[in-house]
Amino acid sequence: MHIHSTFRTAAAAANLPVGAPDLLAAMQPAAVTFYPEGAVIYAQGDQAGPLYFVEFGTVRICRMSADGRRQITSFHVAGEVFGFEATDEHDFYAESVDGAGVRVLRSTSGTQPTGSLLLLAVRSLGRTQNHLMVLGRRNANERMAALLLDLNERQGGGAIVHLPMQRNDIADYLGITFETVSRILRCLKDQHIVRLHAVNEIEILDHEALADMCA
Amino acid sequence: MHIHSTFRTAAAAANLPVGAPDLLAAMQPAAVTFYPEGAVIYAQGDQAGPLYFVEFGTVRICRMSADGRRQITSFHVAGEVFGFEATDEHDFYAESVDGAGVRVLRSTSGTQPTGSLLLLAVRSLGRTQNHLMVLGRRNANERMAALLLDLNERQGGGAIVHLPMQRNDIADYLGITFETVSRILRCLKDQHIVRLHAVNEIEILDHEALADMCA
DNA sequence: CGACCTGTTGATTCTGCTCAATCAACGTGG
DNA sequence: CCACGTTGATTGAGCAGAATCAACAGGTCG
Repeated sequence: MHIHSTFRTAAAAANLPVGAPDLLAAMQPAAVTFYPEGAVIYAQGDQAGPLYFVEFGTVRICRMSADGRRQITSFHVAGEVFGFEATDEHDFYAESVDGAGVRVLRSTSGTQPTGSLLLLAVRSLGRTQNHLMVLGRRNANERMAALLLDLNERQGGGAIVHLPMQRNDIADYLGITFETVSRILRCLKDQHIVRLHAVNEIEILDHEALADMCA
Repeated sequence: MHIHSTFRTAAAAANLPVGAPDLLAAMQPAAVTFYPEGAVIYAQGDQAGPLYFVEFGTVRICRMSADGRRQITSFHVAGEVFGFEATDEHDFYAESVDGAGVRVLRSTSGTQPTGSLLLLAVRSLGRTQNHLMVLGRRNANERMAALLLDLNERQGGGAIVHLPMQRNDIADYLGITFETVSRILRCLKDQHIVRLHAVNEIEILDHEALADMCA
């Protein structure tokens, strides 16, 4: 696997979600477990219960349909919590995208600061609803723009966006094909909106233009 | 407006979500407010806070983008709770679809059974994630099939599905156009999968076939 | 009755998918 | 060191599904 030189740790994350620190303090979380690239954190059908805290790296939450189509519902980076489930079985599965460090938080069935949990759950809901709008009512260009801006914001807003995931993951997150992802990046490049320094390293030249596409 | 003869009340709902009754009991909710067809329950930008409980009728949760495209993130029927927001402003707006009775629940900032709230929020999250899969990885036929089965289940699973919303709402929920909705219903009719008793009254002839489309 | 709204249907266009070839990066083994 | 296979990314050609544009039908309400 690749070890990127610029791992963002939870402590260093500028946009550390409010609530997560309280939760961490209150829950005396377990040690960090390292999941190499592609490793399964929990599988579809596994018993749900504990929540997970991303210490570094990136995690993808996916669902696979019977005929093999995959939808990635979210990516989670350092400082974020995932693992909420409506039933006692995981309807989705979680995998490490690029080598990720994850802490297990104590089972949600005990006495816990449910206030913080509620906050985190509602925030997840908001993100997901947002993404619904992207998948339901935006074309491929706009979807890609939304992802770039999202990643950019989560990475501190600098000019360079690092894509921890590969084209296939981006495609399954945006509900398009990986060929289309490739074409759109080329298109953005030709319009001088981005520059491709490496396959997973993108410089945003025209932030405005991207933002306009998401209006 | 239309007053449908078969209003489903919260008390009569067979699939009343666990957690909501506890919440109702604990929160001494306000009286039922009636919102006629199309009435706004809260607007985008309004201050968020209270939750809402659907007593009868149907509510839609929407977001409008700058260029006028609308995405309906969810419909809520009798017995369901809506109004969760990640920030203190509503990112979405809620409207009555067909004349709905709604109770305001006490503000979430007080001392409350956050356990029940968490359960409801997580359930909303699950539903939304489910819908993500539909919008991201299914074609128009499959989306329609998913909606029909969803409504069918929420209405008790009988042969007749009642569509409280019009074609436009279905389209904006499924991320397609209303013309396509119309065509697909015609297509399902021609395949003897459904029968159209009225414009908003559909009989499911081949439940199996619909289920297969959602596999 | 006419205006209007919702829904249906048809013709055409276009976005994004499918299929396929090519390329670059990387690892392996002779 | 180089030939080979593998994997991920890019690009092209043709096609399909759904959007767009447009016409029309049926019902409701003033």
